[in-house]
Amino acid sequence: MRYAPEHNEEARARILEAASRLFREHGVEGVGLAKIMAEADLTVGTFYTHFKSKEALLQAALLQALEARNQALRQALLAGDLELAVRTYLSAEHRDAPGTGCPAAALAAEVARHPAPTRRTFASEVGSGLDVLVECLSRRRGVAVSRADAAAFFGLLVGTLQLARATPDRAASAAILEAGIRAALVLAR
Amino acid sequence: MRYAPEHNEEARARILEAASRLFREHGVEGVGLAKIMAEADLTVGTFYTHFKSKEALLQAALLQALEARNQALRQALLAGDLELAVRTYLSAEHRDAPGTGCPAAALAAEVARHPAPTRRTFASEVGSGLDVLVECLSRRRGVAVSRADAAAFFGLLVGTLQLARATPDRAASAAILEAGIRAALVLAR
DNA sequence: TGTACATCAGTGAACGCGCGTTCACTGATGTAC
DNA sequence: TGTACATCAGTGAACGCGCGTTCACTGATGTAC
Repeated sequence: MRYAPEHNEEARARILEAASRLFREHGVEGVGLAKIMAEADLTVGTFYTHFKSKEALLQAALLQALEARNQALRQALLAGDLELAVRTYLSAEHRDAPGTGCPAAALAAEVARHPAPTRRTFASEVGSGLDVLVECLSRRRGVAVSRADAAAFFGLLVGTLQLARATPDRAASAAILEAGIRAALVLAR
Repeated sequence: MRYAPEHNEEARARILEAASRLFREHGVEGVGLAKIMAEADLTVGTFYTHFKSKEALLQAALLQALEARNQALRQALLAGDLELAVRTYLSAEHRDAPGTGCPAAALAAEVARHPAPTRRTFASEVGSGLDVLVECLSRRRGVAVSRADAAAFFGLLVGTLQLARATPDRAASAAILEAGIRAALVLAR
């Protein structure tokens, strides 16, 4: 059958949304196209109408998820509340919801093993987020801060969240998040 | 054929060594038992003579790799040179050799999705390493530092190394490592 | 001392399964005449 | 206005492949008699 012109885009958006969440929850290798397509209420066969390959889907999903987070970060930070942004990032809620959380924390290690185009998409989009962080850190510290410095600050958040996620003891995990917040505020000083 | 008594242990050690390296290089899901056994100069069939399952192998490999790193860390830090340890961790060499590098940086995100026993093995062994770090940081700062604080410090190293690994631009990647070293030294103050 | 047997790490083919990808086909709608 | 055809997202079965795991079998050595 023939569909309305917006039908195609809507299906694509549903695939992207499902992939973006499932990749973050189970890793790229941990989820198959059949599962993603089923979540998007479609069958596997139609996948290639929308994307060239699983790798292309990953790139699009990373792009979308990171753009969305950068947007949110921009609003939070330009309102000037770095401490709130840090507390939100290192919260129990974020730790327990990787599917809607930071793609870098969920996928950085795996993306590092993917082909260069995928790594470039990832790095470039993370970089956009870092630009916002650069501005905010520079304002707080009163000196110019480099993008690499912002990356190290972000690295603290990413690594701490991962360690909290890998720690099965709830109390220990919560303590790691708290310590991460303290450390981030020290670095932001 | 019947083998010398130490033959069994030697084969097990070879499997463990290959698994430990390949898991860190390609991720747990990224490498199959056939590949691991081939690297250990054995065929797949004999795997289950040595390990109960792939998951059991992962636990043993994590244990061994983390113990080895803790040992090295203990020697470096009890010699008192935290700065050297940080510079070694955030070096281009470590970034480019994940197979022999820090298991936490390579596998933390993936381990977080594995069954509780595996997460417990990981967390407990990372914890042992943190104890060494606690002692060293406490001495440097002149105040008692908690294990969670040490975890946040370690989180900075882990996250920064991952971001450096995911960054395809060599100069940008090197700058991230440098910024990570600076940030770690600020936190250690 | 010589022979029969038990041991057990290792072999290699097979199991069912899910993977990414391909493909011949469907059928409601828009377009051409 | 009515009919024939083109479009193209979606279907569902199939492709070859590698996965983790199982299993009947091998055969050099140690042990028992």
